[in-house]
Amino acid sequence: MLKYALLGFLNYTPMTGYDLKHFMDTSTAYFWNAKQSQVYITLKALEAEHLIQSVIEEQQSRPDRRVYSITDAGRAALSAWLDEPLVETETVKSSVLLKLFFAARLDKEALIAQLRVLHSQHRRLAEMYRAETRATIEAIAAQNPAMQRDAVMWEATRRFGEIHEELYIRWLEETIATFEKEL
Amino acid sequence: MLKYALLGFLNYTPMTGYDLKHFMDTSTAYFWNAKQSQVYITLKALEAEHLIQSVIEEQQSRPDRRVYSITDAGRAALSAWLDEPLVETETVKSSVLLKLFFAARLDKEALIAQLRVLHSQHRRLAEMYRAETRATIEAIAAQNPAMQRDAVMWEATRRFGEIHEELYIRWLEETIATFEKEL
DNA sequence: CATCTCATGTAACTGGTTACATGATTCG
DNA sequence: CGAATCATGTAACCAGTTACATGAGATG
Repeated sequence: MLKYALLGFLNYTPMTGYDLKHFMDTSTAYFWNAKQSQVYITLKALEAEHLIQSVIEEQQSRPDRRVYSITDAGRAALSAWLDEPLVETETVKSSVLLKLFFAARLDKEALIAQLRVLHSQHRRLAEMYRAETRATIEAIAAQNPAMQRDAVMWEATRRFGEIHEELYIRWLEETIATFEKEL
Repeated sequence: MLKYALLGFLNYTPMTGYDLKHFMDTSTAYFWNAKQSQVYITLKALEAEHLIQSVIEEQQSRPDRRVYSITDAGRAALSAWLDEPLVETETVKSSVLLKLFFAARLDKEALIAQLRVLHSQHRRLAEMYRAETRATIEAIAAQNPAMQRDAVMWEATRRFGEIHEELYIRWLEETIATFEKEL
């Protein structure tokens, strides 16, 4: 599926694997992310399928850039994927919840302290994503009037991330309160 | 990490790979699940590490059952894992959000229709999990007074699942409303 | 009479992670 | 002056999915 994420981004504009990783980190990271190495591997596979193509841009005082762009076949593949009906393949793997599930024998105060650490981490993360991601979307939309419709989509997914973080923070507060009373 | 999930379950009571899959489906599925085939593969690996051991129970008119139980080494490994600090390794891969992100060129009515399908699916799922999972937790806790503390943990994670589904449903409603106005 | 449940497993494949290797420039 | 940024990539490994194979008994 990372393939489609990369095709989707390259459908906006040609860019490098490094750029793609950065775009993902600041936009789809809430619901889709990949390691830098995996991005390069997948780009190679996409090029082998002729869905994208690359040119090397030489740079002085910086490593050369391999700039990828989507091909007609790539646009067709992206389009075909978009036309398939939405099917929920939500994969959530939360080691925090898994550990908590089996954490009965741990000490009350240690548990609560750990949850407080998570709480502050999530508050920082939520704020960072909410501010920066939103700003990125608005900046791009303001510069490209043709992308109004895209911006509505981005905003819908960004909003999901925002309320998901809010939920996480609320759940942590609720859980800390419960543990304080019931353990 | 599936290894620790299986060790955690087997720490309660010996059971088969089939049972383990069923337990996961009705308890940790919100935040951790695995395919039946992967459960068998991981059990085999755990046995090779001597963290669990198995005996075959012969049955007539049903396939034989391979019943796994945790070893002392397994309990030690589980304990060591629980003692490590909580670190967020949340991996979310939502193909729905990914597709939506790139869905600008799709038809307004088609998009909304798809979101409505998701809405009814999530409402059914939320209700199913909320009722059945809760009942399972309460039934086990009622039968085993020694598991009160475990039940508090299970309830905390179950609650996460419940409010996560509520969030998803609310987000779908919000997004449908936005699309109706803005597309 | 068909589908679901119980019950286990393997083979081939796909996707993803970790660790390694390189190295100049810019920013605090 | 150390860390971050820009920039690409491979090798080994680990985790997970799909498809296949088998088959009796219970349920609707």
